[in-house]
Amino acid sequence: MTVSKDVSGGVALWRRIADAIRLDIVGGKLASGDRLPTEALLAERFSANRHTVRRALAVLAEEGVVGAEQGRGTFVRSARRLSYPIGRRTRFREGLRGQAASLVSQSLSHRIENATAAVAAALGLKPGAKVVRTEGLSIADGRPISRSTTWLPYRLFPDFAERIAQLQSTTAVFASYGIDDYARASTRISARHADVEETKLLGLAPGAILLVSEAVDVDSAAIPISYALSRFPAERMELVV
Amino acid sequence: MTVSKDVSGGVALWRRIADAIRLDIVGGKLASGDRLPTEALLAERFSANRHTVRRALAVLAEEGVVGAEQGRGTFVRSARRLSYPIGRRTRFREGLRGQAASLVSQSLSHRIENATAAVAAALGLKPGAKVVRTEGLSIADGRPISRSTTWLPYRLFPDFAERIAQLQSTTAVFASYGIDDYARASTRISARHADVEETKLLGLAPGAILLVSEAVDVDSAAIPISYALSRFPAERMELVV
DNA sequence: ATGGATTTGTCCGTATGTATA
DNA sequence: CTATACATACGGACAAATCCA
Repeated sequence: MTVSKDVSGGVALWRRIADAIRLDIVGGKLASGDRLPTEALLAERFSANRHTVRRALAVLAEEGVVGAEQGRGTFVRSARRLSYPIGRRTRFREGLRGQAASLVSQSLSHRIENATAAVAAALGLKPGAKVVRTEGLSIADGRPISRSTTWLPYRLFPDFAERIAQLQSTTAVFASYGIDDYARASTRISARHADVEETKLLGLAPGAILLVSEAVDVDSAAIPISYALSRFPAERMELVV
Repeated sequence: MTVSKDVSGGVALWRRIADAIRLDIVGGKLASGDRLPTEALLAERFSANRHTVRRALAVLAEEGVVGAEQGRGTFVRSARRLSYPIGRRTRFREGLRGQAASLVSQSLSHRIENATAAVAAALGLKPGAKVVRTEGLSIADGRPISRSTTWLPYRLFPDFAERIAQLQSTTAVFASYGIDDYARASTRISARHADVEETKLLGLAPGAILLVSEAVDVDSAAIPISYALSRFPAERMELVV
């Protein structure tokens, strides 16, 4: 929980303070129900004015991470990050089972398109080959935790989009096509700021950080069956290999 | 390369524009030597004033990512991201071999300390047990790519710090202790903003994004031998599982 | 039940940074 | 280069709610 004000670098002090406090909460240093230090103490710790600290706390309150109570103090409301295990047999819903009471996957939209060079390379297709593209959003206990775009070979899964909207689970849809098992071939992980659409859909404060995963799944014969670009809010999820 | 200005959210427009352009460069959309669109075109694309775009370009030039040439245009200078492969047999130097001409690992400092609860849990020790802690920095082709903190059981590696300063390679130091093979037991990946010390050591612009990896390595008998907390600038590195 | 200390909430004003024109 | 509008950050003062001796 340390921040210096001397260099702004285009990121406002109140935002850096909010990020630092949020990190202590989602990282587990501050547990749910804990009382935060007083505004005066935080101001001293961050070498900032109390008003600046108050703005940071207001942002965190807006996110539902903390809640202030007049005369009593400011308290931690939300829980720590969810962990998404990534390995050879990676299953989104299985991996998060037990970490959240509810896990809802929405299918936002879908279309048939021609594979770009990147998508074709990932799926082992010729550039321009027909692919199904679906946009999805996953929500755990009411908090959005993943925004994903998935491409699949049209030849293998012509009506994937219709089925995923019904079944929610990718694993279940693959099973409906007769694919009883599949494996993760590769996962590429990077990080960046959320754009405006992601900020809105994931319910994030502008400027939030996303973990970005590019994953290719293959069937038991090592044929690529899906290429997924998933974006996880770093403040709500961590990836465990 | 899209940014909207309607909501600032504590991150200045010039910084968001700089981040967006840098993302296109390190993500491979713009290759080394490519010419960027003119300042006027960029200003139009980002719905910003040309002065604001110029400030973003000035920051990128300072980082060495682009270079402006009077009357000719602005050109991409730096290369794309390095990929660090993570798996059961993860070796930092081997993984990056071929991606950079030079890879230097510095040992910044070291000390003997008592394990915190988190460190003890990771290494399977009793809280308070003696551990060796070393701080390191790795630089590829002159650009810092990793800032790491490593804890090891003092009982097994009493003078690890002295040896790593000599040998640079962790694998080589383990070999010097008679450990001919070791494996990655777990890797936990998250992301956050760089703090002031990291910003300085890694030569980043304030507010830069870090990929954070917490890794535990075990020997052939599955005994934990090291717990490493590594921070990679997201603009220079990606992790591949 | 009361007074005083603590803590958050609201108001005023001032200086500097950001972005546009 | 100037001028303008708005966001950021600081400083002080005081009100309102809570807690405890």
